[in-house]
Amino acid sequence: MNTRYNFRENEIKWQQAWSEASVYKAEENSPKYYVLEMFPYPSGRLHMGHVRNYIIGDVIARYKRCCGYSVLHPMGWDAFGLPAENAAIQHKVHPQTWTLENVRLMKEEFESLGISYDWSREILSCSPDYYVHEQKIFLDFLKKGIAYRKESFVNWDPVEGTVLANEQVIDGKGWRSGAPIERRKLSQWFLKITDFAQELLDDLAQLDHWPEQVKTMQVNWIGRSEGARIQFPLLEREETLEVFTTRPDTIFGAAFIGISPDHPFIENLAKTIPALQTFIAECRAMGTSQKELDTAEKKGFNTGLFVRHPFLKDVKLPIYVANFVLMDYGTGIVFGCPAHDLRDYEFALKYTLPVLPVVKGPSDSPLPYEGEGILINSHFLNGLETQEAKKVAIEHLVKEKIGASEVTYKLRDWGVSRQRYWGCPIPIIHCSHCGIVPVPEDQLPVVLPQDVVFDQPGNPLDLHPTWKIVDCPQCNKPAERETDTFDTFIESSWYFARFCSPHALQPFEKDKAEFWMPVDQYIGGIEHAILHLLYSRFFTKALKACGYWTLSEPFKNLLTQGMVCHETYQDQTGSWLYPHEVEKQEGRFVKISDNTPITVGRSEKMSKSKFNVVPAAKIVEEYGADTARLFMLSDSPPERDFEWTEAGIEGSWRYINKLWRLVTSHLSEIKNIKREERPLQLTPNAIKIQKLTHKTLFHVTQDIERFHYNRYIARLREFSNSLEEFSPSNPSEWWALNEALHTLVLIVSPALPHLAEALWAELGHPPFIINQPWPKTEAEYLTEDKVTIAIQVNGKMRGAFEISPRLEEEEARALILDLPFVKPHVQDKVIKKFIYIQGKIANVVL
RNA sequence: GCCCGCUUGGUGGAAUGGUAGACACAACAGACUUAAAAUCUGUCGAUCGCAAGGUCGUGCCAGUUCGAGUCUGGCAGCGGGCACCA
Repeated sequence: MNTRYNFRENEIKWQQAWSEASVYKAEENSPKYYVLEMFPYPSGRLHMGHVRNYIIGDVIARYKRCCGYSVLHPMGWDAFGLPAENAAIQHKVHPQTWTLENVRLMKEEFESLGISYDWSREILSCSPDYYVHEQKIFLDFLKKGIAYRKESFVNWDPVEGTVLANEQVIDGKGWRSGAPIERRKLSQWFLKITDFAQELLDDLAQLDHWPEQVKTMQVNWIGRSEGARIQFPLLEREETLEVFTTRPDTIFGAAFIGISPDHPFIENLAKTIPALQTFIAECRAMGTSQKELDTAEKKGFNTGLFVRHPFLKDVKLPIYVANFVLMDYGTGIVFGCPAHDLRDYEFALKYTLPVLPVVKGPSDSPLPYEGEGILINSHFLNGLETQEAKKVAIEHLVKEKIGASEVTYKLRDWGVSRQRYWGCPIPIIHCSHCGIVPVPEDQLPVVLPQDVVFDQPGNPLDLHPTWKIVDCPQCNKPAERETDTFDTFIESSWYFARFCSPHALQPFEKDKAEFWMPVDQYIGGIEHAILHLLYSRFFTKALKACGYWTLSEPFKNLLTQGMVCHETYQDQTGSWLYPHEVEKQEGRFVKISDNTPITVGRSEKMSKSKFNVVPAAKIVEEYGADTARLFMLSDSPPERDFEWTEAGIEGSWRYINKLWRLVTSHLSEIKNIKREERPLQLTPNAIKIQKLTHKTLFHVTQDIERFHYNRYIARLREFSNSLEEFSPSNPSEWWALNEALHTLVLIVSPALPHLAEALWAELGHPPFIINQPWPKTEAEYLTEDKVTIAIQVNGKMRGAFEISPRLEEEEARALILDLPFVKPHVQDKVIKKFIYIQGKIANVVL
């Protein structure tokens, strides 16, 4: 008998055996269970941050397989994206070469972890086999009116002559050039997610197995608000300005009109006012991110124009261009009511505009008062409450034909054009005669050209000498291809459907997709709570609208797992260092190569950019896949952040060996015991072990189903600790131990598949344990005769007491009041209340 | 700035409103060993006490309750997202 478990030999042996037997191949049998972890961007090598995501999914996939489900558990690569282009610029390597090499390395590492993927369904999103379908879907969206073109702003780096991602804009400057970034308008493709806003909002109610916080974030993001559209006629002009407001009740407190610098009215007006042009330029001299816009100083420009108040013919309001008014929300024009809106209030102070209170709140509420109350100074609204006043105000607007109630959403349409090479080409041809012409479906895919260079700024597709030159499919005259590519969020918005029929000639086969979908359990980082999940929900609905399927929600259950964190290290030059380049000496961290001191930064999300990653390959090499898996599961619950420590992994390795010894040391005694032949008489010790076995099984099953994996592992440890202490002395006790050990091996298998497989073989069974049914809990072994309950006096713990969990209050009361640690506190005082919860607690209230 | 979370020993964490600290990690002490590794045993929130035992303790301040880590309100610190990172 080996006292050390040989993981190297075992893990490879079983991985090969599983692969040869194709045990993870998904077959379309009911009942089905679709487990999906968010597919990774192939950034290089797998680190422990990735691993956590996949192990969490693998445990549930393996468990459900044992429970008799036909499990679909696929994996693929979200392979388009910016880092490949950055690598191309930095290391002079083609994005495709770089990406495919990363995929190769990461796949090897996946395989070494023993995850139960059906690799026959692998998806590579940068392959034309995949993106051809995306181009087809886009053309269908175009037909259906879901895709359209409009102008919008991008981050423009004037030095590089390139569009930058928000990530590449640091403190308003280009990350490479350092030049101040400006917002520039481009004509781009959009998807009409706003048409689905109400459906996206309403259907959240169906998602009762999604975390509340994720649903709340999506509700806020969609941002439905009910309000009114109100027309303000311009003085001395024939035009009117249309305003959206959620507070039509405060209309009589209006002090000014605020209009977005990007509004066509203003752009038009600026043609004759140079100072306004300067102001607009100032507003655009920053990036496009919401944070930047929100935190910028609030500024206005007085146009000198006025509108008339809609209800008060002799009141005129000045029109300001205001940098905080967004063109994308409402109508791009607001009316300012300084007394009841903080931003308007600050604006009014700055430009000395009147502040007229129109809502009376609680007596001491200072201005601005944003809450509800009774209307004052408001003519026909006086005396009404806020909600009623809104209704009455809208009635008046409608009656006078100068406005109406309206619902708006914060959600904006999804801009999908990117001025980049490494993405899916947009299948469109621009013809000077025919305009925008879709590429005919029989000419798909539009394939990315390979021969591109990255030695000049701008989009390599745009600079390519021949690729974009084509004949117009309609008039055959020379035309040009669209050189923008798709946002990479598109690939991840439908890949879950592709996995259902990954080799289909259409995007997916309807019957297969409808068999497997929705994903029963989706698992990924909380950082995707809004964008990726909302886009996927939208795609599902848009595909439904185009007749692809009848599904309306893609993910039934969602688990958002926390991040794996690690300290960051920087040497004296400020360069980031990998954890393995650093060593602790006499309480201080130094660089191993030259012993110079290291600055230790706070622990944060493992990320390649800060080098604070622990490569999965290193851990698997040193300790084996099962140890890595165990450690990822044992310490933190999946939803929480996880702190990687080298010390913890050692403890997991010790436990793997402990399990190995626990089972293998008893082999000779138990090899002839038949599990199904339960002895007629069990000794009290045998009954104890039997009860413990079933209790453990019960809790472990519940813990796995609820994703309480850390408790699952803790239960396993408690169970094996008890089994270690147990020394059987007669056949019934050996029988009980044999049953316990078999159960133990079966219930560790979702977490530690290699070890479980090895132990199953040691116990004399043929492969594979991973195909064995999950053991059943028998209720008769779960009841207890005696439990320890807590005894309190006036809510304060005074002791514990062993009692039958079914004892009635009257009997219990007599026993408890007589206890030595209760009596002195009670003495002859009057007992006001006696609280007794069977099997739980008693509280004597004096 | 806006939206969403999180905060419990030296550390990770456990606890259907009912004995706070399960299960581990680290540390310390000991056993085995020529020695080391491995393994095993014990101690391990703070504080008072010779002891029995007492008092305090779940970021901070209030509240609800017989009873609050758990529910409610407020505050602080940290993290995630903010539409072109994925």
